[in-house]
Amino acid sequence: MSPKLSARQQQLLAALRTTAGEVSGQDLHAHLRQSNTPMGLATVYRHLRQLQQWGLVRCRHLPSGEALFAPTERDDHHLTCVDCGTTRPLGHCPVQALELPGSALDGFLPLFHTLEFFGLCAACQQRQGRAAEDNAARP
Amino acid sequence: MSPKLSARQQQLLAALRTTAGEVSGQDLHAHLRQSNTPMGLATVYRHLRQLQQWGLVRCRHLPSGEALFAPTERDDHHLTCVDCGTTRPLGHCPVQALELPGSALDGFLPLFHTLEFFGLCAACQQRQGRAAEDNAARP
DNA sequence: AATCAAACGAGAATCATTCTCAACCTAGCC
DNA sequence: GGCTAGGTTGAGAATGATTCTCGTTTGATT
Repeated sequence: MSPKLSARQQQLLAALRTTAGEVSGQDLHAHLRQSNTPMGLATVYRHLRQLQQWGLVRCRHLPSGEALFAPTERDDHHLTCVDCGTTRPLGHCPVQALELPGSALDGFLPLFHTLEFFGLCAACQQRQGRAAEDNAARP
Repeated sequence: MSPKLSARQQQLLAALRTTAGEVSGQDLHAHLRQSNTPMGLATVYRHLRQLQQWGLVRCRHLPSGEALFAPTERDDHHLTCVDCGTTRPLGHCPVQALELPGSALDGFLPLFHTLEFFGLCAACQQRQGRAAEDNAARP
């Protein structure tokens, strides 16, 4: 399916795999720059895009706008607080169990998915609760 | 939970609700600019961010980098081709049925979610198949 | 009407990402 | 070896969506 990876692409993917969690393009570049396989920023982004097209790399965007990359073989998903923006991994993937009806797919070949829950973390719920009380107390 | 919406915020949300599908910030601004409730670009983004924090608006990023906004009450999800980038709505949401174990949530209050499948559309599978054959035929 | 705080918007600033293009490999061939 | 064609690289410039700044406006309250 995906053609053979070039040496550079393998280095990039390897670097991505060794990082715990997700990395931004800039960070990945900084990290590679200090490794024994440095490469230019343009090259990092070029291959990141290519690997995404081949379904080997996924990318998600935080509410802050930051783009984070990770290898797709990690089936990680997240809970993200819409208020404070903290994001935390979800233990295991509940989508594996899901069957997509073939009729819905209509020829589409799924390679991986992203699932993300947005809501309020415990801290922000408390903070908002307090703020609401304060408001009520000051009519 | 979310404080009362200001007039501007209601206009913005209304505009978002009347557009079919999803809109980029720029497009929404352009659209409002020609309506009877024009507003500045800064204001559009300011409130879009605020509404996201209140869980009323969601945003997803296409592989092309474009950011698209939609009201969260629409429970739409998508199939996106990693190769050509076309994106197509999925009939109905298979996540509704999912139960998240409370233990996994640990105080987190989910408001909405995003689910997106990435893979190859029928056309790109064919194109790749042909390319592979071409390669095999030219050793 | 006077005062004050909050909301607005034009334009500047930011910054991740993409583009440009000259230099540089690599493989195949003479 | 020397040569060419084709693809890859990376420094720096360009892009463009989003955010910030800050003087102005609005609107609520007294």
